[in-house]
Amino acid sequence: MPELPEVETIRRSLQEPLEGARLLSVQVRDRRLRRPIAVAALERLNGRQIADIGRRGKYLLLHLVGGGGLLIHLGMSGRVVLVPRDTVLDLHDHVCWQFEGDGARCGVEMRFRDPRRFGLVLSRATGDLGEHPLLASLGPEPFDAAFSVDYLRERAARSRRPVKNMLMDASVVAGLGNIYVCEVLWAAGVNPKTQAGRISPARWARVREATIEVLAGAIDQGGTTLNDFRDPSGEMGYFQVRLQAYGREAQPCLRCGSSIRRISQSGRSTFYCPGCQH
DNA sequence: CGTAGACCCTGCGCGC
DNA sequence: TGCGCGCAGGGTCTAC
Repeated sequence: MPELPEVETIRRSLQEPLEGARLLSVQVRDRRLRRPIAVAALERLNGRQIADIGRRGKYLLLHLVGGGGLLIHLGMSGRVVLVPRDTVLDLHDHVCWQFEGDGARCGVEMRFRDPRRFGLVLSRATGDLGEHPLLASLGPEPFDAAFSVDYLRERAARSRRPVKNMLMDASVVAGLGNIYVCEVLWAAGVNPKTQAGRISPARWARVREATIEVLAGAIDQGGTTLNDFRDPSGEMGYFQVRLQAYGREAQPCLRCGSSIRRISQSGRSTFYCPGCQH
């Protein structure tokens, strides 16, 4: 569910309420995530103050004053929600944090909720979270200058894999997932099956621009709300990104009118327009 | 090395 | 109304 725009939306909405807040206590109700939660290590962060909230690809980084912090990945079904303390627990609220502080802060609770448990909650007591080994192999951020046409050409050189698979590879570019890759390739007018190594520089330029535009547009709108994605304040249906290709099988292409086609690539659905994506 | 496929887990919508 | 099936936006590991 959550790709870069959703994680960025969460980051922005956590920043104001949590920046400067001090962790008070934590409860782990189910430690069985992608990696088992290290409960004692999480508890050891009690009393520490949140410096700011960052993001790298689809990872949320809660940096603590003096180093260390929380690294959260939402997997397919994960969410981070802020609720009033003692709000009735959801069945899949796996971790709950309470905060010290004045006024509203001490009455708020942050929860990690994840039905499918593909998500991740890791903690570090010291050091720069950005140096975490899990982040080491991530490619550049799409909005970073390093995500350039030359870079894309270099990574694609001699590669026979479909451009869609290349863009889904987090070591090529961080934060893109299945939905937004489909949207990017539709916007760029590039066929997802095209071998990466056969794409011209001019078309890479279009892919790069489309990536930035599509993601920026989605962040503006606050991320998709397919299914029941909520932002941390609990609002629902507030954000709704208009998808041009993803999920529109058999519907007319919004650019050329051809029927949107759905195929499977590496086990994941791809939606594209056979009429105008070449 | 690069690539494709299986796998992890629960929930939902659909057709019967 | 109930049930079984296929599918779901994540990453990681293995085998070729």
